[in-house]
Amino acid sequence: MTTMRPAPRPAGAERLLTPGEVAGLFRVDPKTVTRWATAGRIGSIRTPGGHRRFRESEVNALLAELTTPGPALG
Amino acid sequence: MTTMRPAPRPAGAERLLTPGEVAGLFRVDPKTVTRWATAGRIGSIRTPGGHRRFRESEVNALLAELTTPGPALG
DNA sequence: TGATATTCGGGTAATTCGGGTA
DNA sequence: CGTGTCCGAATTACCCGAATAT
Repeated sequence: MTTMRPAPRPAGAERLLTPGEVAGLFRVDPKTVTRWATAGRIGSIRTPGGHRRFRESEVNALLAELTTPGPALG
Repeated sequence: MTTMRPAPRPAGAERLLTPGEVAGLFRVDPKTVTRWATAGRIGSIRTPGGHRRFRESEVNALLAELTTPGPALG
């Protein structure tokens, strides 16, 4: 079995996430992530076939930005 | 995809629950869960669309913290 | 080349949001 | 003070067949 590692990227290249992966992070339907892209709420990159990919750094930044910390447990 | 690549798990990524799911755990109206979040009693993550998601671990911790043990069963 | 999972599109239910109120 | 409910508006979830990705 050939292990399918993600192809090594040139320095500076951004790691891309699929709609399903982004959906998993937000606990949302993949189609919802698509709507975010259509609405311009999140940047997206299109494959030649028309499928969307999302920048991991942007997704993580968005997550952090929309996260409200809970109370200090005690 | 013959072999599903494991979804990248950025540090801090957790299982998230919807307001309705949290409400079900506490036997409370979903709106009440929303109020907890607004009052800062529980942390929350907002989708770009404004809907809230809650960390499963935090919810469970809250459940355990607010639980008073009953008499030991013989 | 084929096999399988995912993501297109669109449409239509189901949740959730926010404010106000009891 | 905390919770449940009513309302309209917005967002999200599930349905399908067809195309794309690996």
